[in-house]
Order: sequence, then structure tokens, then C-alpha cells
Amino acid sequence: MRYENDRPIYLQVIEDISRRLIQGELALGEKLPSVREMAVQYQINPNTASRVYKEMESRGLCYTKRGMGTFITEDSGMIKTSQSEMAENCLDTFLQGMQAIGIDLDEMIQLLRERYAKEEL
Amino acid sequence: MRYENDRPIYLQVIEDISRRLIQGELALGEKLPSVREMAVQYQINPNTASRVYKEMESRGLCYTKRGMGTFITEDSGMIKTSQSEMAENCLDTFLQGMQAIGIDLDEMIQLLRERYAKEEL
Amino acid sequence: MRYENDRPIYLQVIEDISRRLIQGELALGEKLPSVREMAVQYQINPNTASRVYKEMESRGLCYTKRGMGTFITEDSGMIKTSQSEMAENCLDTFLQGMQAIGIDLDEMIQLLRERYAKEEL
Amino acid sequence: MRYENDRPIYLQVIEDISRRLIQGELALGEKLPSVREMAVQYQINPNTASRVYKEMESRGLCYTKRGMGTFITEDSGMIKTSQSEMAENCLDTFLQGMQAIGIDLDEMIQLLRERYAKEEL
DNA sequence: GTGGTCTAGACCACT
DNA sequence: GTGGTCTAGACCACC
Repeated sequence: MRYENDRPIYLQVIEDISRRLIQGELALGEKLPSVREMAVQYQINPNTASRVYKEMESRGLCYTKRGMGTFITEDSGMIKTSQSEMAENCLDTFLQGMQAIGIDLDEMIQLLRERYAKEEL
Repeated sequence: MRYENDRPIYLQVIEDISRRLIQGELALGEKLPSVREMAVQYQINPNTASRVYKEMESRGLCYTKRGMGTFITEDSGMIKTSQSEMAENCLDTFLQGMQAIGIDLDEMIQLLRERYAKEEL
Repeated sequence: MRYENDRPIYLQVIEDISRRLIQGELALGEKLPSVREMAVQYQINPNTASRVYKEMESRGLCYTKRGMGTFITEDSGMIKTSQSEMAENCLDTFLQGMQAIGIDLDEMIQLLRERYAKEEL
Repeated sequence: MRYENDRPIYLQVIEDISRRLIQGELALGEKLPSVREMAVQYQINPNTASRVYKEMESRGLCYTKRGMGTFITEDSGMIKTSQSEMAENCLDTFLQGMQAIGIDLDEMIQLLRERYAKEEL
């Protein structure tokens, strides 16, 4: 996995895990790799891996069983809530950015369609 | 002007100036306030104001006449280019974020419309 | 390292690093000293050291891994490009200056040879 | 006349006058325009024009007759000396810059020839 | 530990 | 008066 330079790696990893969860690659209640394993898999510093879990836990996306490891939450509601929050943030940033450069709603949608088509290639 | 805590002030100021430029509040070739004036107007440190102009200059949005001050570029093409780049970044981040949480194009557009309507209140 | 008074320190440091890079004293992808270390080594303020890296980064000579430090680019092409640009500027200034005082190409070359021989002493 | 952005205007004007002198466009002892006339001719601030004369005078390139105006020196030796100094500076800057990027004498001369040919087109 | 941002205040050359 | 450079020292997020 390649990381963007302008956003924290731990956030990018969380997004990747979220994506995998949504796409069914990971299941509710499934065990996640240990901090050390994750550090290897994602080629990140163990401290960063640790932070990923800490952050996910604080968002209610996973929980820790002492001595057993870290598991994805079994509460599908939490995941939906978390998704909503991410969507909210994403939308805010986007709208604000586009408005700052004078692009109105119709233009945004058009640009979005074009870009989307391009990515799908 | 109030500043958000999670983004550099100098970027927020640049966005504000860009917005004013696009909205025709500032004209091509117009003199911008001096570093010291801007520091007062935007309630920031002169060094931060200086950084705003340096960054804008590197993006081709303005230029400096030695001892005379800083002026908006006379080249409208540069401004359009800069706009396009900002839009590009904005779009990328948005699409990637939304796709990470499994939202497809139609949903994005719907969310966007809702949010837009809400902000317009 | 001693600094000339008539040129910004941060440019002189960049030139020093460039020189060391070209002479093979520094390798592609190698870690550069931290901002604070560099400040000590070059006897400059940490902010000035930071500016050196920022400027080098904008020229594509190095890149930053968050929390890890600053590294020389792995792309040898960027370095050659940067070299070419510097050479171009240098040549332009020189030619323009010499022509302004009415020295033609043959004289330039002769002066250059003499000067070069003198410096080599 | 168009001015470069990275060098003081007053130096560029002095160089222009020197060039005209060398090319015989101006003669020894000839009267130079008044500060105000020069400001108009060169499209510069009167203060800058004033500085041009102050600097040229300090280099012995011209002198002032009270109430009569400013005149080019009649001493051709002074002009040669000034030229030598300029050539010296030019050479130093050039050599230093080129060596900083690892270009040796032969390469310099070759680049110079190429560039010169290109300018002559 | 790393770099990034911000403030504060000084000095300088240029116009 | 203008911007450019430099120092000093602080706080922060990230790894």
C-alpha cells in the first residue's frame, strides 16, 4: 500500500480497514492482526499500528480482549455511525473547498461524474 | 475572520483571498495589502502574512515588485490553472474518502445536494 | 562553514548540500540530518534549516517522511533537472553581465581560463 | 526596458548605461539626463534614479556639476577599472555557481559556446 | 525522535 | 514604506 504524503498514515490505514470491512473482506467480530503483524502487513511503524487500534477503538470500531487480541466490533450500528461521521467530514471539506474556489453545486456534480468515469477506466 | 484549528492559518488566508479574487472582489493586477497591513487585517503575525504571499507567489497567483508591494497576477490563465489544481485535489480526496466507506456516485450526489441545501439556509 | 554576507544563508547551505550530493558524498535516498541536527552542524537557526529542506523539497531534491525525517530523492532525474536549471541561471547571468561590459565570447573564455587556473593554486 | 526580478533595478540600470557607454552610444564627458528625466526614460522611481547616480558616482563613472547636471567621467581609466571590477564579480559568481554543481572548466566553456550561439540567433 | 506551524522581534536592501 | 532574511522560542501532530 502506498501512502499519501499530506495525510496521517494512521488515518489512511483506518480508511483501508474500513473499506475492507464494507466490502466484506472483513467480518463483524473478526480478529484483527496483532499490532506487530499489522506493522509488517502495512509496512508501518509499530507505534503507528498501535495508534490505529487506539483510534479505531475510541470510535467504537473495534475492541480489545485482554490476552486475546483486537476484534472488529459486533455492533453494526457503530460501524454505520462511524461511516456517517466520515461521510460528514468528507462532505464538509469538499463543499468548503469547492466553494472557496467558486464552484457551484451543478459544476461540482459534473466534475464528480467526469472524475468518477475516469477512475473507473 | 475566525480560523479553524485543524488547518494552517496561512492556507485559510490563501483560500479567503482566492475566494475574493474569484468573486471579483479583487481585480487582476491589483495591489494587495502590505505584509504588515495584512497582518493587522487578518489578525496574524507578519511572518505568517509573508508566508501567505510567498506561497501564493509560488502558485503563480501574485508577484512582487521590490520595495513596491505585492500584486495579483495579471495573467488570468494562472488563476484558472490554480483553481483547477485546487479542484482536482479536492475531488480526489473526496472521491477516495467516499469510496473508502462504500458510497457510490449516486449516493454522493444525493448527499451533496442535501448538504448543500442545508448550508444555504 | 563560513557564510558570505551578500547571499541568503539558506541558499548557501542548499548549494553546499547540492555540491556534496553531486560529488557523491551523499547518496540517493539517504537520510539527511534532522532539522535540529543540521542547525547545529551548519550553525544556523532551526527555522533556517527547516527552510533549507522546504526549498529543496520544492525543487524536488528531497522528500519528507512524516515523523521519520528528510531524505534525498531517489530519482536521479530530478537532481539532473535541478542541476540544469542552476546551470542555466548561472550562464544567463554571466553572459548578460559580460556582454553588458562589452566582452565577447573569446575574451570570456580566456578570462575564465585564467581565473580558473588562479583558483586552482 | 524590462527588469529582472531577482536583481536590484538600480544595478540593472547601471549595467544598461555601462553597456551604452561601451557601445559608443554615450561618450566620455557627455551629459546624462536629470534624475527626473531618467526616471521617466527608464520607468523607475525617482529615488531609484537618484541611487543610480549616487552609485555610479561612487564608482567614479560620473560626476556632478552643481546646477549643471551629471556627466560621464572624462577619465577613460576609471571606466576600464569599473569594467574590470564588474568582470571580476561576474567571473567569481559564475565560477562559484558552476563548481557548486560540479561542472568543470571544459564543460563550462562548451555550455558557454552553445548558449552564446543560441542567443545570437 | 521527526518536521510543521506560529509568534515575536530584529535587521537589511530596495523603491 | 516595501518585502526578505534570520534568530529565538513555543506548541503540535505524527511516527
